Amino acid sequence: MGRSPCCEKVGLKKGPWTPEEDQKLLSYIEEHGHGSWRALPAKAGLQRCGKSCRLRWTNYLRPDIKRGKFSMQEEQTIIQLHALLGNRWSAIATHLPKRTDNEIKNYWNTHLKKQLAKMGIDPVTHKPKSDALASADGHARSTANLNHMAQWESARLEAEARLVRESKLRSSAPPSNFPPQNSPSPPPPVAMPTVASPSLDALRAWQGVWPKPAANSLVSSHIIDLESPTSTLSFSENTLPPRIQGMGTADGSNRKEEDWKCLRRPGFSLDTEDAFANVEATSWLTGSCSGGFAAGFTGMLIGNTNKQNATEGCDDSDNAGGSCVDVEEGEGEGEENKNYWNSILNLVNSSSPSNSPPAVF
DNA sequence: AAGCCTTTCAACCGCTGTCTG
DNA sequence: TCAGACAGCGGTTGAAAGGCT
Repeated sequence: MGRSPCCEKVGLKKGPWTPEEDQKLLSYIEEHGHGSWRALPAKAGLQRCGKSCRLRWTNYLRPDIKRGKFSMQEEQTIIQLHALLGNRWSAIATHLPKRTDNEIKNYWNTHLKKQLAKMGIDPVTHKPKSDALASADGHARSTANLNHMAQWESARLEAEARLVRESKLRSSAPPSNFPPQNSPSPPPPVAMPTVASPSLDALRAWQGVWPKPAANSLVSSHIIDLESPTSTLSFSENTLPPRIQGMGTADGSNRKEEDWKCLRRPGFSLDTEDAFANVEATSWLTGSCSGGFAAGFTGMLIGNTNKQNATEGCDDSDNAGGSCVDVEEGEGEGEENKNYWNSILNLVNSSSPSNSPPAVF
């Protein structure tokens, strides 16, 4: 049947954006919000198609974008999430606030993929290439672990997306959809749980099914300190969907089974749900389906590295000036870099047969 | 200094999923 | 239920910048 193009191709400008175009787009969105992208170019006086405008905004002009060098933590997060999620850049981007999926994708293709390849790790499978033919149980189990993790994460992401939709529906937000109120861009990260947060229960559970971090690795401090590796979802107290509102009580007593249905999917077996119970799912879901698990999940990922101390204090803000150890290849590669990449190797190689997630999918 | 090669990343393309009438 | 409109996603491209000879 043939789909009509998103916009008439004739007469529309393509290629790099000029500062003038940027300014037009910026000022229009600041004043009116983007509204319908299709209609925006005409209203804003731009000879561009709506798609191009959206891309320019989301990947470049959005005010909440962090540009510049990726911190070590960000790199680790990308690598580890890629091992679980594959090329699902937008999903990965949800764990790296202020970074766009395009930027992450580019960084992966231009830096990380090469680094892993040089280390002898297949960037696709995240397995050591030399072991590619090995059919050792360890790898099978390791793969199984990763698959389990990926499925859990997928379920969470879907729940997250659903909550976003719910939130948007419920917040009959002001007509203006200018980013500060109702932005298409990721809202600020959900407030991280406090030390006593139930999400730590999830982390503890995960620690039981994943190689434990070094004794001196302050996993909890990562969870607390890290601003980023969590869902970018953010619900203000008032805009929380009713299902979520009130879920954050310390004992989670008001949570009902319904509360975490959002994470149940047809594909989940009974075992899966039992597994949720086993890991005190009711606790880690207390922080809402959107944030608690994400915090625990990514926190676990981040925590699982012996690069902990070296990266402490290298959070996003600290690293803006590139104060962290740069990951460079070459002869001059320092001990820290070795440790850093070794930690990734260890993660990739790690398998904990007896610690597989209890779920059977 | 000039030419060539490599790397980077903004932007495009085409497909898919979701929404709406 | 269906078809069209739209937004979003991931793969790919190509211009620009940087490095090397």
